[in-house]
Amino acid sequence: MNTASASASTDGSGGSGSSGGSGGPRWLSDEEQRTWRAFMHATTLLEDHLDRQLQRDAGMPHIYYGLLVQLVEAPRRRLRMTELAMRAKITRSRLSHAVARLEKNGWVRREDCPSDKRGQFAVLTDEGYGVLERVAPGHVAAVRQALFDRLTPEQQKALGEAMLVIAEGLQPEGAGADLPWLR
Amino acid sequence: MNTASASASTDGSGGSGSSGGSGGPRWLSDEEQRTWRAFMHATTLLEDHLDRQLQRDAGMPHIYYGLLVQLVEAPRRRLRMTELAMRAKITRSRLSHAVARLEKNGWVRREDCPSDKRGQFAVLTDEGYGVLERVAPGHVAAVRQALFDRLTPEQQKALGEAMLVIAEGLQPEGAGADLPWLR
DNA sequence: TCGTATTGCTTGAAGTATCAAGTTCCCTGT
DNA sequence: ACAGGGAACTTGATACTTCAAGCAATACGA
Repeated sequence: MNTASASASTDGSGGSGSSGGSGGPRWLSDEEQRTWRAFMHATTLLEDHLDRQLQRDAGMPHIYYGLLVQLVEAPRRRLRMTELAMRAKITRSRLSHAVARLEKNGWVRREDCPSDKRGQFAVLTDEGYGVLERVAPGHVAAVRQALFDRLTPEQQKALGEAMLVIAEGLQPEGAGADLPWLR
Repeated sequence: MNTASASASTDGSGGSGSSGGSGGPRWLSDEEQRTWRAFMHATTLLEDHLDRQLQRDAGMPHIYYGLLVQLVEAPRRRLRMTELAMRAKITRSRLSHAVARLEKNGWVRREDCPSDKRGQFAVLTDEGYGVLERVAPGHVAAVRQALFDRLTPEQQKALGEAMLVIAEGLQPEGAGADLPWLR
């Protein structure tokens, strides 16, 4: 059976190549499997690595750090909840919980939107800014060490382009329940 | 401030290039930032996508599926817990919880190791195998659609190579608390 | 054959994620 | 002016992850 990140072992067709009939699933070739596994291993290990790094140095997971980053880049250091969720690629629900936690830390503050009473702004506080300032160098270093220091410029370019294609293929369009932009 | 996945906005140095002194952090260039963001977006979106796909079709998250895959590839469809944890790139603790859940589903069974009384085998049950058989085609299709169908062979090759380098840089060596192979 | 360190795995608590509702407010058409 | 539908955000329950201990068995040196 070929299982997307599993070499053959139980199916009769031998592992790579396409299966028999016209409608059978197109299993991954050996080459594709190696690529896919490398992809998963690298992303898993890297996410874990950065999560631990930030948990240790900043007391928050990688994605929470990403939220602060989005805010610091935004005009007046604030963003509507939905906008922030879109930029960070997470659900509104997740964001609500996350901001609640960041608020408890004093790094973010909520503010009502004057023009839309349903709306909320997430605002980066000075303390939040301070954390970012203190932690960013270490984080950049970690990213650099794990990624950029190991790849040639050509590899970096190729990686960036491939990732862009993948991201675009998975993005927005269509409407849906809670993640319109993920469908 | 450059924040690894944040364009400049608050630091005086202008965003790209290196900072002043000798020991200052080496911020990411604009090009590097684009790469890094594409990387994060793609991996985030893809993980979410596959998680939902498998949650919907198989009632389990992507990583649990990966555990079953490891088992089906192993001789006699069984693996020692530690070995399984290493292959799946997760902690033993996480694996213990995960296997408990898979056991409850009837997809995996635990078995004592005869030669080491501390040891446990995780064994894929027939039902577990059945789930894999039923779900694998859809999962492969999802991976193909998100990744391989969108990239040229050259891009796939480059991606695989870059990911391999990254994964290798983050892997084993040294001893540590719970994740010796992650340090 | 003890004693100690190490290995293999599990547990419980606390943190985070996901899903399905739920609330309030906005917008459109009538 | 108001009904209906949709949008913005939150909430609570359940599932999953992490971290720090913890237990039992093995390995090893004295």
